Amino acid sequence: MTNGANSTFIVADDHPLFRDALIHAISNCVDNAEIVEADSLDTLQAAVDANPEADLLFLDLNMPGVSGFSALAYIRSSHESLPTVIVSAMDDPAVIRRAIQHGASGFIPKSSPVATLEDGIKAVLDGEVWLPEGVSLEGGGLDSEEAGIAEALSTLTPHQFRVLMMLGEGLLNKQIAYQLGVSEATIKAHVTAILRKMGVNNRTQAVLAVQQLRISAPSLLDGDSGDVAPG
Amino acid sequence: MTNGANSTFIVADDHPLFRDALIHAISNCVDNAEIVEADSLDTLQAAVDANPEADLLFLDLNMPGVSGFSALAYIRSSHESLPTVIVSAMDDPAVIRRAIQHGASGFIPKSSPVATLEDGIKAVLDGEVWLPEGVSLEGGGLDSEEAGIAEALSTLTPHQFRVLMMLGEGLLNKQIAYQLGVSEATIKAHVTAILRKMGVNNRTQAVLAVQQLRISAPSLLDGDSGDVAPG
DNA sequence: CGATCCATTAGCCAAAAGTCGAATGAGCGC
DNA sequence: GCGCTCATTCGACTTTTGGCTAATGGATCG
Repeated sequence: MTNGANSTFIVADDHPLFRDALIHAISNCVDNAEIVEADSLDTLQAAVDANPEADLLFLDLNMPGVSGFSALAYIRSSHESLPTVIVSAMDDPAVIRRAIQHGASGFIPKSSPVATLEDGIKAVLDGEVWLPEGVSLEGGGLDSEEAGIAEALSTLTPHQFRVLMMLGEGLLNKQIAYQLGVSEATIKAHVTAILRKMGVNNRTQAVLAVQQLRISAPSLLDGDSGDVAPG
Repeated sequence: MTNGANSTFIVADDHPLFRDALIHAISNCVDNAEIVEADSLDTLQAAVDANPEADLLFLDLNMPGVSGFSALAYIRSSHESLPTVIVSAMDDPAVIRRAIQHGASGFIPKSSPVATLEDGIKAVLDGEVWLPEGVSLEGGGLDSEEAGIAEALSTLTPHQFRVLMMLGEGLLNKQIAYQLGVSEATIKAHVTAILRKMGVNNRTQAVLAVQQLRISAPSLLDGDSGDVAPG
């Protein structure tokens, strides 16, 4: 078995260097950790399916082809027992709150020093919710519309979710069919199911709904120009 | 003539109370100011067309039916000589920088005290760029993709821009045609022109492009919901 | 083992989307 | 005035979407 005395971790981030850093930190916290890496929605899906008993998922918010909190909301719903820690370049308190409200067990800014990162890993493994210093969760629950969208996402099947993300790139049914290696009829069936579950009438509205789970522009302008990490 | 010794100001904000507060502040700064109000994209368009020699436009970032910086980018391109001040509940430095880079002459947070507001008005009328205290413009230029989208928006005709904003609400051609009182064929022609100018193949991609000029979730957490009585 | 759900596909059909060409009218330069 | 450009408008035509039915195979659940 993969899961005797060992622990299994899934590290999903499209940046190889950062995956390495994360893996290094994990191995400093846990002996004999088994690590599964993912760098896209596909590989993430494969990883969680292949390791349903994984102990912890580290998830980047800026994975290609998955806008914002969609992946978090979806993975959380299909694998409720898999604690998920968001690892992101964003450290805006509003983003952190949203992540927690979408079911994350912790939030680790990429700007954190290694020691802090390791503290976070240990805390989450102990079942705590880890937040950057100085961030509280006050401020009420999730926007009801956003919660409704997350709820709808949770009813999607894996294929439907993948198709929805591809709709979010403006692709035609035909293009999606080609990329997934199935017939266009199959995609149409998926799209119809998606529209029904999300309560919308056409693909553009579905895409707009998903966009509401996005976080604005990542870090185009600054690298967190302001103050971070108090000792 | 509407424009003898008088100055003309356009105040575009969907919140009547805040428009009043702004108008009050303007009249404290300028004698005999002529004020034109707008509370939607339609009325804004009409206001700038009817007053091409207006001295200053106050523009809210959260106008219904106009996502984010789209209206700013578009109005700036069609009326380059009209200085525009953004008035917004957001006061995130990144948002402020983006506004300036999209051609705004100033940025006044709605949370500003009246005296500060009036200082800002005077400064912009003197040709300065007014920013909230403590905000600088360092941090480089606009994201090239975002600049490209703004560039494309600037080539749209007024009708095309209006149609694009309605695409952004997930409306059907038929619905847009009905609301604008023209035939569906006309809307289709506009959409085709929009797609060509924006360099995309379908409406979903056009909507996604416009979404990139959005600002994330505005004030889901800290209500704009409780109306601030200004005066 | 049936019941259920998912994924897949086909076929059909109506609606919506998108392209092309063309007419009108307003504005501009000469 | 005359030609030119361009925004707006529209109808005809093709492609894409989306809804519906139906069938197959696999997996899971009770």
